[in-house]
Amino acid sequence: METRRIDPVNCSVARALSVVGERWSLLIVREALDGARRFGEFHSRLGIARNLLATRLETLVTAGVMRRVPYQEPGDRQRFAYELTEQGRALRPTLVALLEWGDTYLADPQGPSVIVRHRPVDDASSCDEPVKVVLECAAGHSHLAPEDVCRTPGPGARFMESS
Amino acid sequence: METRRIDPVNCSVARALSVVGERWSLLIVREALDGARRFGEFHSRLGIARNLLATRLETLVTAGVMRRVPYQEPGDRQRFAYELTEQGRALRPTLVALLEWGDTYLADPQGPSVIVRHRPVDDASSCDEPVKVVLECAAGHSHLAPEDVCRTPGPGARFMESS
DNA sequence: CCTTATGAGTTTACTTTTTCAACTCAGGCC
DNA sequence: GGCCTGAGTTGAAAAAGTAAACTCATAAGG
Repeated sequence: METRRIDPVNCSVARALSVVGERWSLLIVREALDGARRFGEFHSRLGIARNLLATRLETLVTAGVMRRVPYQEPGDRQRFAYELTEQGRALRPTLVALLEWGDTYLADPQGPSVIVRHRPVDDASSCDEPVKVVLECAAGHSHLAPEDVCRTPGPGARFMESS
Repeated sequence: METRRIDPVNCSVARALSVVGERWSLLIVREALDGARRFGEFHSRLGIARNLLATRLETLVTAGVMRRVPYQEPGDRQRFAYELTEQGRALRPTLVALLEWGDTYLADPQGPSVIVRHRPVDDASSCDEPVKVVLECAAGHSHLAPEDVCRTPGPGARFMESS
């Protein structure tokens, strides 16, 4: 009997990981979400090797995750900083999901070291409650368990034959 | 002036990535969520080198993400398969988040190749609508934008000094 | 009993990444 | 000119990844 399976290589997870799946990439994005902007900030916060940091930043910039922007401090020459694009900020849910998973299964005995809170940039309506990531379907069913969902072929699916 | 920052190394994101951040690890989990169980299935679906697959599976088993279970097909000797533990299945939101990000920013021109749907194992109440990952705070505010959240120190936080 | 087949790995040789440390480069300041 | 700083670059060594051939246990066929 022949079954048809979605080709696992033609998949957005694989494509996403080809951009942010390299060692350090997601940690660089995390630090950027937390306010890091300059080469030296990333370097000293993460302890990553300087040449790797340079190539990672370049990769993230060409992938459209970050942007290289000139800045100049008074009485200093022009330098470059790195900031997230909208595409880069859109990785927040991924990082929150990883954080939550790490907190649940690999926790520090003291408890989580970081709590993500609902605190908008314009602090006006500061709610400050902890934030979680939840799965929700288009019909409005929310808080779906991992078992309640499955993968189905989409319009761009390629298939593999298997016996 | 001295500012205090959360130590970026003592963080659940970093710990999570130390388990599932190696090349192939998340793709192995993805295939397992999609039903792969046997060494050869992972190998042929992903095209990963056999020795790497062996060490990755071992790492995932010792980390508690997967379990090595014996199985025996009729008229065949006993072999071993690999299945996700609850801890492994809990990576579903992370993978959905990555999938969504890839679909949005690195899409195949044909559209997404995979759509995650609300389809429980007991197909009774099959809703089948596409599933998305959303950020939601404990006060019930849902669909938070990446800008609406920030990282704050938790009970296990360590701090770094910086000038 | 001997040969072949199969799935699940292991070994080995080779290539690519990552790491670490030292070095360069372009201003600004004394 | 000499020194300092941030932002990289260079180069050598270590670690990780790849590909293909090989092993191992058992089953099935002759």
